[in-house]
Amino acid sequence: MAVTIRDVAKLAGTSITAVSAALNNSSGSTIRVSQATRERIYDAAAQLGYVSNPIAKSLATGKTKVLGLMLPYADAFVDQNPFCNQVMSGIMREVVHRHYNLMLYTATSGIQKDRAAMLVDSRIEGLLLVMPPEDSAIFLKCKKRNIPYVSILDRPIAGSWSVNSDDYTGGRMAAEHLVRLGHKRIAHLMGSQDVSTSQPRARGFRDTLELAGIEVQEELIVQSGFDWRLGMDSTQQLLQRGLKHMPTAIFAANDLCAEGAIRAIRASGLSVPDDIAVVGYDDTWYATLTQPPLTTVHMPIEEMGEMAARMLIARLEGDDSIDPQPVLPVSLTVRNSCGAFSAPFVDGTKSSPAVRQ
Amino acid sequence: MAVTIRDVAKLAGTSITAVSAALNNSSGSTIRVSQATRERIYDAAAQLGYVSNPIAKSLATGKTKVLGLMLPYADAFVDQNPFCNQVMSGIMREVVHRHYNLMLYTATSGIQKDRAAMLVDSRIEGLLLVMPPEDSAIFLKCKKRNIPYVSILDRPIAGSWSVNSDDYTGGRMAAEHLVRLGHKRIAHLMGSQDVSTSQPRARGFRDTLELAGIEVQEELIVQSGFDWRLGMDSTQQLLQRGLKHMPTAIFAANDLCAEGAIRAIRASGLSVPDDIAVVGYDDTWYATLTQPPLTTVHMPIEEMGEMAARMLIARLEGDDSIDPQPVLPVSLTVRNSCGAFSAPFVDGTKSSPAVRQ
DNA sequence: ATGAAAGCGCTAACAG
DNA sequence: CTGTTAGCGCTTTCAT
Repeated sequence: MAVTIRDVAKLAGTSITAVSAALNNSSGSTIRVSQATRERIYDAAAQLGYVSNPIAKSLATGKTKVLGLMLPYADAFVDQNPFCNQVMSGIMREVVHRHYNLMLYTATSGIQKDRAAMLVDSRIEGLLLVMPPEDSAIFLKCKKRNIPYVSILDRPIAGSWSVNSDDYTGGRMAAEHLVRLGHKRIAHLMGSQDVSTSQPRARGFRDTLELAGIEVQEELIVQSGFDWRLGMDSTQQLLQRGLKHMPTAIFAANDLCAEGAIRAIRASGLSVPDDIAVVGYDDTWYATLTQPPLTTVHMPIEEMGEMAARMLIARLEGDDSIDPQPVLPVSLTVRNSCGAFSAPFVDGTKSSPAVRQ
Repeated sequence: MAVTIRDVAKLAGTSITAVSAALNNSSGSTIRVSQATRERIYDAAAQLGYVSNPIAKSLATGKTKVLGLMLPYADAFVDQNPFCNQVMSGIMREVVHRHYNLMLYTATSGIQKDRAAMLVDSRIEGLLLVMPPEDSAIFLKCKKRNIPYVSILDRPIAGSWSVNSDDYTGGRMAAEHLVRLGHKRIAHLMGSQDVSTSQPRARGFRDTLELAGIEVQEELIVQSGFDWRLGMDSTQQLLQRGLKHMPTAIFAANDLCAEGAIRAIRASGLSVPDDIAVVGYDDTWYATLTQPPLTTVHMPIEEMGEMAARMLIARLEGDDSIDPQPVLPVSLTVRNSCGAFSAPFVDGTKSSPAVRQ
């Protein structure tokens, strides 16, 4: 049916070995084929419209040049969060660049266990995990099958490879910005507990308030989530506490959550940023679309995807010189959801680390 | 290294043939293995932790159970348009359900030609194309390599398989809604010319106005795009024409474009829907987040992805009973961007097809 | 019901 | 520089 290496060899009048060698010339200091033969082989291949069969190649070499990508959660999160697209973009860019391919999987938390087995098959050389749940069966499978993986946004565990951004500093930056603007009653809508980033961000937030001599009010640190409805609900509850106990600023779990906060604030007749300032997290494209445009902690999302892919590939190709747990820097993107005014921070510096350069 | 069918056979004291047969029992009317042998084989396999090697299987059978998914354009579109996530979700759902796998590709318009060759390799049995550009090199490759494909949102070409939604009716519904609300000067921000849906939607729009006895004003039908900035720019230009020539309603290319329109309208001190009504297209999750929430033509995006996957798989498995060019129905999701009021349509019916049931 | 043997298309020693 | 040969792990006739 399809034209094989054998057909080419026959037409070119050589052995299949020569054809294989010639067609994989890239691999080659050992110039195994003479110029003349090589040319005949190229001609024959072109004439026959030969294309190499990667399956056969994989079986012979044990390499597939395919990476797996495991997206988190069920559909809703992936569907409605710009974050996933952006990591995917970064990953794709690197993967294409390095001539690898991507196999896509989504973990629906329920069937995860069962699918883990199917998933980690010999077709992939390595796995990219986006926000993996802590207990994922995947990890064991990978260990057992000896498939290397690197995760994006994961608890840094000894011996595992993961790329994260500096969540602690992110939390600090958000809080600092707000403190510097004179806010004293600052709320934090925390992300889901099962996502690794939630805790360090909250710690950064807390530490900053303490450093600024502002008492941390526990009732202003609430469990929320990465969805705008959750952000809206949490904020509504915050607002029901009466003017005296209401926050004057909110640090939301992410941009979507911030959107919800803004909505709730608006709905209760208050204004952003005049009555309540709002800071988001992620700086996805969505942050430019809120009204007002969102001041938010910028996470280098695409870069993180790119780096994860790069790390995985490096590892597959035996490069040991790479940092297994890079932490990418974040910064603060200031838009209009906190007002423009900026005062010196408590530590005497004129501007926040983000702005300091 | 890895445990193979041979190891299992040895442990179970049978031939590899028996193991293969037992482990693929599903394939089976021909009960090739006795209950006793079968059990020994299962035990041995479990004990050894045997997992089948899909690569070897593929080489032997010529089937891979892998589908390719080709996303449109370069990064920006895919990144920032909820549409892609939603098709992907639908596709994923069906693919997982049917025990297939997905290989991901993105067409960066530039390198498309070159990559086409790499891409359509024997690892995939079929290809899913989302909004393929008309001249894509992919098509030829697929033809030549005899790889079946089905595209989503594509010009229905004789002999090709594609799933579309009823763009013409979509355009009609949008226009009808606006006409019914009493609008006479209705603008249409058209989608990109290179996307197949733009023309039929515009035709539906035009026809409806004519049917309603409203003269189509060409200067109100402008080239825009699927990006909110394009929507904003186009709208701004529309608004600069002075009150007399300004539209009282706008039918945007998609939800994002509508977002841009709303922004431009707001920026010029006018209100949506009081001064200008806006209708979007797609009904992505984003449509609930505009302010006001967007009245928009609902396209069954996930279903389209699901159906495309289903069609492709059916075709691969030799099912010829499927419609190669299904057109999925659209409907109108009425939210607040056009006002609530609804009058009888010119044809005397009380409500639009969408509402009629 | 079972097993031997011949591939699937390619790579990689190894020997010329 | 070139060709022969033996697999990679699995499926699949075809005998038994």
